[in-house]
Amino acid sequence: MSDADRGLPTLAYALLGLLARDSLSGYALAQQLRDPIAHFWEARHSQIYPQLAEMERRGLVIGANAAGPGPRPRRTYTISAAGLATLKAWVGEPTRRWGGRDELLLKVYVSWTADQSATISLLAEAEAHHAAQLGRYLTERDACHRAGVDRLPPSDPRFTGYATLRRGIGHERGRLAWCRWLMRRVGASSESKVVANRL
Amino acid sequence: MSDADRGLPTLAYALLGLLARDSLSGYALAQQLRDPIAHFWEARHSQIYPQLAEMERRGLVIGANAAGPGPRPRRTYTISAAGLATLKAWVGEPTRRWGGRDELLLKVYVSWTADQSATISLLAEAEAHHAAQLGRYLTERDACHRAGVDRLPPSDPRFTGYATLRRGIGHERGRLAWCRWLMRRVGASSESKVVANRL
DNA sequence: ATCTCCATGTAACTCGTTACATGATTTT
DNA sequence: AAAATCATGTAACGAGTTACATGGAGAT
Repeated sequence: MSDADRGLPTLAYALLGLLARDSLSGYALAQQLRDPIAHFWEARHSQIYPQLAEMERRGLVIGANAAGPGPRPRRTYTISAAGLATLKAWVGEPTRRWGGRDELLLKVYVSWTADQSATISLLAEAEAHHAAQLGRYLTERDACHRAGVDRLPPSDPRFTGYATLRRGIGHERGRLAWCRWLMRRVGASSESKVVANRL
Repeated sequence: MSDADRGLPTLAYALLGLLARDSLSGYALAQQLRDPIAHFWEARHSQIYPQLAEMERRGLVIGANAAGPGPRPRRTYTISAAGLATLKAWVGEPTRRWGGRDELLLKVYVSWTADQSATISLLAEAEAHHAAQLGRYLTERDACHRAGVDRLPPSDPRFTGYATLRRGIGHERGRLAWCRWLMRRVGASSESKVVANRL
């Protein structure tokens, strides 16, 4: 351990978490973290490549080159024993960040300053986004159920993937229900205003 | 508008959103954004003070000094008409970030590499955190109901604050239920293992 | 011919955190 | 006497985004 496990950014654990399941190239890791699968972490390739190099320097991953279709060889990374130990130890450490930044919530908080139409379109956009995401998650969940992933033990990587997927579904459902409740409230108040104007 | 509304970080809208409700000092704004009230945005004072200065330079807020208890005078900021217009316009713009980073979810995704005891303590910590947060939110919601804030129109800042609070409650409840489901699953698998060992 | 995907990397920049710094008033 | 709260600010660093750069393979 000595030096390898101090001061790692959370991104490093996300990469180790994916590499613990399967050896992947930087490109493949970037694909996984572009639009996060089961709603947990995202990163761009420009952040991932230097981080992988740093992790290799620390002995947490091992890179191996192979001829690739691009101008540079493809580098496939494999997690080391030290990397796996670092990852395992991290799970037990206290969680520092519990979210705390949500652009949609901030917009709604501020929406009293805007027109009803702007608020409605904001909520409609959010509803469409969450409905689409929920649809993708449900498809994935059904595939998990058909494959019996939900009955696997928690020591199986497929089960923990299923667990985070379930939270993703709960999250999208909760946001959808809230968007719809708010739309009803915002719509209802403008309707009653219209009714009042008719009188 | 000219120059004032281009390239503002989300933090600026969070600050404008609070200042649109009431004139506040940088310190008071930092208090509000330390541990976010209704779960939407957080920031430290070292980020807030320079951002307020930049916003004043752009004419979005107006600062006024008054004698304070510290070595420097207290500076109270008021939103300008330009600031309010900028805030209002922002609500209608498409939302760029939908979250995407969640340390607890990442830890659970990775927890198959760790001991059951580490996973259990991780989930217990999360459960305690979310239960405490939910308690605070429910207290606040009850106060809102007693004050009739839930029956206010969506053009009232107190109503939009209540709306984000409701989402906060839904969020905490959803996470709590999920933590408990996962704890049962993790606990159950270790129990069945014990039973299997007894046979 | 142009576009997208594969596959890597760097440079410049913005955003966010931790730590340093000052000093009066109030609480323990 | 020590600590916390009020109240502001800066410096150094770390994390994250956008844009630049290269070039082959396959699709439209």
